[in-house]
Amino acid sequence: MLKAVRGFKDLLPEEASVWAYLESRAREILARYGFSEIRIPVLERTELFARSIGETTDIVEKEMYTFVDRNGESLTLRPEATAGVVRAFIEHGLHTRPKPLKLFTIGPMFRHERPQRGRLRQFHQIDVEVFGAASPGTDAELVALALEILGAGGAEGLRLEVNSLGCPECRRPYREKLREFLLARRDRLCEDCQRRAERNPLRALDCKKENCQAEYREAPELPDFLCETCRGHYEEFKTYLQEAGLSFVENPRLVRGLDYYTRTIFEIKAPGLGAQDTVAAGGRYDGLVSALGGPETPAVGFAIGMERWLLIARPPESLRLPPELFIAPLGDEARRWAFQLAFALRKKGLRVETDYEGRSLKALLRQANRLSAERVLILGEEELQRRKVLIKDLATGDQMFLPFEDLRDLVNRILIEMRF
RNA sequence: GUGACCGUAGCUCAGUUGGUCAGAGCACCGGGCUGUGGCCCCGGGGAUCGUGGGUUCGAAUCCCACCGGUCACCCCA
Repeated sequence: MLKAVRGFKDLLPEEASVWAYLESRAREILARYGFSEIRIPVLERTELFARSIGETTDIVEKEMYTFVDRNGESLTLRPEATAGVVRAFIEHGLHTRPKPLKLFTIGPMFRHERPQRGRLRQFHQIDVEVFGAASPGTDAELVALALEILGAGGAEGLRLEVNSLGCPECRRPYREKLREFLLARRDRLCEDCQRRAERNPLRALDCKKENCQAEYREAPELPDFLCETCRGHYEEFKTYLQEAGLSFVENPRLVRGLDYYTRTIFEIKAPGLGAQDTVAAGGRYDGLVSALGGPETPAVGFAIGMERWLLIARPPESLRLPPELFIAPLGDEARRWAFQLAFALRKKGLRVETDYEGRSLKALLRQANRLSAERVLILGEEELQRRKVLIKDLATGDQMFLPFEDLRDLVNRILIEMRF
């Protein structure tokens, strides 16, 4: 059997309707917060991701869907959205627009990882970015926005973790200190951490191995190394959150897998999702726009993982409205009437279903019942001849005749009957 | 990418120590009610038992490989 490729999945109607519901809630809130949608390609030059996410990150080193195009250039299915949005921002001179510029985009991302619940190779994100706002108020506002969106889907018990990565100036000395610290006890660390000590010391702190964590109890922590400006930014950020009553946990070990972050970073986790419990995450990336060739522009953003949000969301029971009327035609002529009636009534705004398969009345009623139709219009040879159709209320079982002159008249009478 | 567990109708599962083992419930279609649903009763369609090899007189049942899922690691949304 032909199956969807590994890590790629179909969304069947039940799930797709929840998806659409969540997405519309998100759009509604984003609009209230002043965000505009931007739609960008899922494919970019590989170089864009290598330069923005970082050459030595796992994403770039081993998780990208990269291929060589017919003309020889290396292209990659986007593993995240920020790089593309920043590219578009620069390419179209969006820095000339009134600032801050608030954008969001929703779509698929691709990462070649081993699939698991809440982790697909094609997954979807709601990606939110603000350009041209350097102050911590915006950082806090984005956190509030993320929490509000997730909450609107019915998510509960979310845990907000925050940290500051500082700026390149204060991070560099810290990085060195940490590297020294790690190398000093190298032989007691796990293999991964030994490797991290050289290449990416910050990530070691995030190690889940107990032994390593025990070693790191004494490790230098970034917040202690922040320069005055960064510390001020971080403190102000936290004050905004506190004053808004948004509870959070400071996690000095929190780091992110992408190199471009500066200062504020945060993650929103949902208990009960297992190892993949980060539903939303983001942070500030003040250096990225200029690093990619644009004008010096501070920026902050975050992304919500749709699939993970779906796992914790509690959408309303009935997202799909049942038909108001089911037309049950018996015979060829009746079916032609049914077609026209359905057409006209739908145009008038009624949710109408019918069936052309020539099934028995019994089968048609069963179908109407299954669809939870409110009423059934029984349209048989007799009814047509006597110019009297039968309209039945499926909930009560009551039925009555509806006399009519012609098709137009019948449409009107049904409308009057249904609207009352 | 590493490890563990798992893979029987659309769905949830049963299938003893390899030998009527290809089944059940739900869903779907139809009949009982030749033009009246939801309950009930009856019947029907639907499975190369994930795929491909191998062992065997004989495999869903044992072995191997591959594919896929789940969980953990890695990492991350």
